Amino acid sequence: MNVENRQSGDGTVGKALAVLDAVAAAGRPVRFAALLEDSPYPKATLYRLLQTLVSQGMLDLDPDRGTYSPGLRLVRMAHSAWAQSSLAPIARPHLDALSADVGETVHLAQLDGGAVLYVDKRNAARPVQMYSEAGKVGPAYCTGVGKAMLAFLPEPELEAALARQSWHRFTGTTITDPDAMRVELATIRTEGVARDRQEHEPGIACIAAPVLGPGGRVQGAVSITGPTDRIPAAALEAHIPRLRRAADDITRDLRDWRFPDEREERHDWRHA
Amino acid sequence: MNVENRQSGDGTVGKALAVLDAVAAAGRPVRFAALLEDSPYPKATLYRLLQTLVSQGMLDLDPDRGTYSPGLRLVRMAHSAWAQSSLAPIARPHLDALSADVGETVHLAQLDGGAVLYVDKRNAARPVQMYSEAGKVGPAYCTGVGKAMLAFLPEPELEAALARQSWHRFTGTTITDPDAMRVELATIRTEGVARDRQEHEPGIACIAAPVLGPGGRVQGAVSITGPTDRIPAAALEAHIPRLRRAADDITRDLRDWRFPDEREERHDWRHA
DNA sequence: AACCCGGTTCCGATATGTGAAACCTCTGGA
DNA sequence: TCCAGAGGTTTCACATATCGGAACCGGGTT
Repeated sequence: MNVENRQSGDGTVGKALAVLDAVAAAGRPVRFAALLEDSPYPKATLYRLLQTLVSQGMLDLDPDRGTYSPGLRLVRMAHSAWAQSSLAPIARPHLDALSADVGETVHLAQLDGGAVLYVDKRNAARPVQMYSEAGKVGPAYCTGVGKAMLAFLPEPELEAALARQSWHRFTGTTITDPDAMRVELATIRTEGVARDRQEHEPGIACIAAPVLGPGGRVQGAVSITGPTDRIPAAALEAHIPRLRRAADDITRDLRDWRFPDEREERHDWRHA
Repeated sequence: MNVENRQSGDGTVGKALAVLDAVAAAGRPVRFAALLEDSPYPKATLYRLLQTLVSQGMLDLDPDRGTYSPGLRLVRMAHSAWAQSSLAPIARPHLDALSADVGETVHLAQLDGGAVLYVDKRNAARPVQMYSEAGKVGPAYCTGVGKAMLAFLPEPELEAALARQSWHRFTGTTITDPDAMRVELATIRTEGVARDRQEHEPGIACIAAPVLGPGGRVQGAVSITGPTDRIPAAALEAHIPRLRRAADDITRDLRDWRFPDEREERHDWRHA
């Protein structure tokens, strides 16, 4: 499971970001030694990189325990990232509406180098513990949103994306090879809707529709998800028209919208 | 070596991050020229930095318009940052409960170098939404959460924090100088609750309570906010016990909790 | 055609980052 | 008490990645 051909090795910056990722990926505060363990960099180099990142506020160093964790500056930056990504803020009101209408969990996702990145979410009135959160990533080949987006990818990119799937068999219905997937994608393309028939998690089903941008490019996908024991397949199917409408509404807004024009806004480069 | 003496000038990494911030702060896709305008770096240098950041996935470059915007990798990283910050994930269930009980907007914030960083939020009506609001920053001296945290800061840090407030008079009730603030903070300290009496926005009032960590250190603050025209002051006051309980619950969980132990988890440093 | 402007590339000088190794400073044996 | 080892920090001579002035491109405008 790798990501783009982002060689961690372009420049010092690349290395620093790789370290940052490593800390983030650890999922909990990590010690220097633990990082060194898996790091291709020599002790001193890693140490210096960490120092820099801490001094930059990208990492927090707990001085007592000697552990590193992602810093708050990251959260601040991410807010901007989210707020100005073209898709998420525009889709927001439509997700609210969709969520209110159907009362089930809804997701908004984007494709990020072969994987699915969830960028927004509304919980069902009756919440079920699920693995997804905004900012989380998941597989594309066995999720509704993933397949919805793959289906509308131009051939060369599809090729690349398929090559990066792990094809791990999560459940009995998981599609586990590119050929079967291409068949499935053709169906999705004609229907305009993708279904996850418990392909990722047993007991969890979902329907998803793509959001297309200018030139028919996929920008993302919306989905409605629910536990199979509470929602019979037919009930989920019944939501399809509403789901499609939400996707289309977002698509339309996306086309009409342009960033509010030219406010002269300055940013301080130097911090006292 | 603590507070924000984050010179944009330690190493290439520092510069790169400054550029990243600049793009994020712009709030919309920016052109090379616009960045160059405000940048202390020469054309070629800025160009190279941007190139690196794009190749790293920290920035997106729209090739048609030639504009840069924050990349998805940032969102991914930020999710980890949020998920493993000591405060936010632990506080989450308590915010849910508080929100459900009082039915008003609630906030969770942390102090980030003199400013208030909102890390979670529940809206009065709508269900959970994540990065839409989390990640925003606000002033400390005229918000409930801000004052609640300032009140429990040890003297040297308080000094530093007060020195960084802008003391802009937003409304008639805004406290606009450090001396008056110190008086206010003393009251808050004895009461255990901070009040925002429309000091930031007219028509918006709030009550806030601090979340303390080991050794009495402030870790954050929780607040209940509402429009004065819908919620009379007395009604807000009535929520104080519930608010305090929420803050205390979080404080307790915070003390008891430790990261789930030692799962050997590896991270790919090199991407093919 | 001449000009300008935003963006991209070159290339030598040098500031920067590199990493092996030495050096701390605990902590837990013996 | 002393030793051994692990985890973390600092040093320093060396290589190279970074810097930035200047030249270059391409396409709009006068």
